[in-house]
Amino acid sequence: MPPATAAAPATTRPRTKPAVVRREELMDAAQALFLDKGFDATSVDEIVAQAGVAKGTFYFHFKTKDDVLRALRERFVVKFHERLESAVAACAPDDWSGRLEAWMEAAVDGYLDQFALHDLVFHEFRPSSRRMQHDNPITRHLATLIADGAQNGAWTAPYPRLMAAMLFGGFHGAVDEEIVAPSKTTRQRLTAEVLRFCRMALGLACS
Amino acid sequence: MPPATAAAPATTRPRTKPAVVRREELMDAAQALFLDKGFDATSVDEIVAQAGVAKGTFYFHFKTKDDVLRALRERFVVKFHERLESAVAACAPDDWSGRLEAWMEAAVDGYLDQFALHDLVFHEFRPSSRRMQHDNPITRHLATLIADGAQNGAWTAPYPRLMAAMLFGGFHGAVDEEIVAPSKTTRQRLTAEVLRFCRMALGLACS
Amino acid sequence: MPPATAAAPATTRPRTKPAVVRREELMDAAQALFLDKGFDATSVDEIVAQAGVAKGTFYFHFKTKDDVLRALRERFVVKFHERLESAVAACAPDDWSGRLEAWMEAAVDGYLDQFALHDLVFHEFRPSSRRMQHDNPITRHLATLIADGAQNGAWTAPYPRLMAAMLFGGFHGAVDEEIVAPSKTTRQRLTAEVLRFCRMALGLACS
Amino acid sequence: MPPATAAAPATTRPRTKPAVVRREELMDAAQALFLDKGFDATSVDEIVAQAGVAKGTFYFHFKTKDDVLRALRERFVVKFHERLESAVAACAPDDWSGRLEAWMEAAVDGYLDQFALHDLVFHEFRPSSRRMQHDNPITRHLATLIADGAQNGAWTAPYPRLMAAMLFGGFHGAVDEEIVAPSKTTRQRLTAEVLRFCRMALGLACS
DNA sequence: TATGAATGAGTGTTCATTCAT
DNA sequence: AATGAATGAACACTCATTCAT
Repeated sequence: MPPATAAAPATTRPRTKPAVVRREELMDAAQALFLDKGFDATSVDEIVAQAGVAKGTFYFHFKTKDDVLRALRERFVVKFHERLESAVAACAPDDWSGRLEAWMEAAVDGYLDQFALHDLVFHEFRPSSRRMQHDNPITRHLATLIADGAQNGAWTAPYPRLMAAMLFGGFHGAVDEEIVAPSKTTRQRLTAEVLRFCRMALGLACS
Repeated sequence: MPPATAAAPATTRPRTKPAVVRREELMDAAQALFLDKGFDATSVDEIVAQAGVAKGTFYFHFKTKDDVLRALRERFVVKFHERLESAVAACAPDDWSGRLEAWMEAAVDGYLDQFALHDLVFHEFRPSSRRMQHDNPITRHLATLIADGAQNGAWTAPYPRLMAAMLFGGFHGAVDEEIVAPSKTTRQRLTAEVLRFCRMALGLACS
Repeated sequence: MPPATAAAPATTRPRTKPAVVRREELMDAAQALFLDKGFDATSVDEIVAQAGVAKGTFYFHFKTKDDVLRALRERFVVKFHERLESAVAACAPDDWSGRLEAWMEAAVDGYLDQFALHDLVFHEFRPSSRRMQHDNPITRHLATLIADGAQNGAWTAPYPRLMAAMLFGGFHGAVDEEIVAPSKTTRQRLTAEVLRFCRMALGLACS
Repeated sequence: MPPATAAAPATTRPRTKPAVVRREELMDAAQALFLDKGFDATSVDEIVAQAGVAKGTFYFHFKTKDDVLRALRERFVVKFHERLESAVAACAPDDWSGRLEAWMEAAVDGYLDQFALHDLVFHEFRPSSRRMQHDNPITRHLATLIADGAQNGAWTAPYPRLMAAMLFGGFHGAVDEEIVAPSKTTRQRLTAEVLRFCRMALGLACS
């Protein structure tokens, strides 16, 4: 006689999953397709096909197609930010130079690893990416780091927010340049240059 | 035989204008609408309505809708570049510091004056704006300036192209910051900060 | 053996209400929304939100969305009919003129008070409202009144059913006119005109 | 050698017709389908298939699907009105009784002939048919007729607009009744009853 | 009684582009 | 150079309804 539990189909994969899970699955499907063919070129039909659900399910979990992109962006920013935070947290609280170095190194690495996703969530996203660049945890993090360092005499930065914007722009420009026209330069060398650039701009060295 | 002029009514206001004029009119109409409602949200129908011509006329002058945007972008880049060139040309050929200063000043002014148009032609334009940033006359101009200055001992820049990218990124970041969160700072003060930033990064000052 | 009442927590506010109550609540929610935005423009989602229940609950109490509308219509007709009946019942059984007058007066009042709801349940309801007008308690009531009065020599009406239809149409037209183009006329005056119209049509007066 | 004209395909049915013609064709197709399956149940796809054009062509000539219905309604009203006008115009200008009779007769005939179309354009049309009933040429025509007759002493009607509304309602009710429950009565007999009803209401007879 | 995740058929509408004149 | 009627592929989104708990 089979055990009582065998009477009920053991393999009943529940068709309805916790909302959070389904949502995540849809986001993954969308992200893969967006990266592959671009946001506009991807239809909701394709997303649901990839996720293995019906169309209505998509609209049960997201308001619109844009809504997924927003969710994707938020997820990206949070993860990227965590990466930076833990890198910085590994340094001594008063080693400002080290903290800045850690931030930049993690940022270069992260950006280089994810630039396709970065472009997706920042470029394809309407309301101008400018505003978005301004108030997101990542840039705020850098601004705080600059400000704190300045306050503790680690460097000079009369306008920390502005300095942060310029350093962020510089880092961004460097990595973009590398992506478009990959030099023989190693990633390490690139990071070193970015760091040197930052230190110079902050008046930490005068070579 | 009747006189030739009698055949055609003398008062015929030529319905057909020189191609270049019509083209320019269509570009102006498109630019105005694109700036107002965005590229995607603007239909060719609206463009021709604004320009006062029939639909077919549009496609007589432009291959596709994207084609106008490309034309708009080219026009923008050329004009912006001219602005920079003449600013720089006003300086002594060997006054490298002055030339850089002139470039940056003109760039800040120009960007601040035209950022909406800048965003339109660079942001809405597919093939990633990254590639575009890389090879356009403006950034090439800066790179050349950096390289020449370095070659003449005006400053140090082991990787001029990279330095140019970082300085351009820095300038871009500063102006973007100012656009999003306008400080009490005057435009002059902003320019000064950008310049200080550049000089520091190039090792020209150590304050 | 523990007391029976101890088994169930005494304070359990019953999550489940008597079916009739829930049903009524859902009907009220639906009616409010239908009146506000129209039948088609109202989704079942909105109805359940308004009623504070889950989607499934709606389909537990009603077969389809149309089903609520039908229920609403029945409720309306019953209430309206009651209004007429009691008004007529207040007259002497053989005061035919008075009974007709009472019917019309109550009808004008009732219609004027509820025309929005009337339109909802009669207009938005498929199977042509024509058929519905034909066999509902209200028009049947009037037809009977006409027929009985004729039979008792109160007035002449060779085709009572037809006469009823025409008088009903006349009354309807008058009130509709008043709704669309409200005159300075009081409701009383309107009722008087409708009555005069009916009496004339029935040959009760020759002014 | 074939005649010159044969060189050009003689059968070249011009693919592009005058806008008015195409528009009319689309309206005819739509009307046929709407009458057959109802407005909602008819898709634009079906309309264009029936009309033998592409979908875009539909939207070149009409703003929306509702727009055709509106056009259909306007066409119906105009034609119906013409019918009434010419019937009335055939009577002597001062034969008020005859003119009213002509109007009613033509209305009954017209309505009976077209009630399906009537229902379509008046019932399926949003913004409440009430308002529509109020200001359309047909009811205005009747109101004018009543008013003019009253002014010339042909009958009494202290509130012509209201009387017109009631007579129109009465006529409408009679015909609707006949449609729903066709009696053995001939159309002629029905018309006679409606007329008698009108004359009574106007105080023209006291039988 | 009640829940709420899942379904999926259904459709109006947009719009870049073409082409005969 | 210019017209404007015609095309037709493409898609996001809605929503009534079901059903396993």
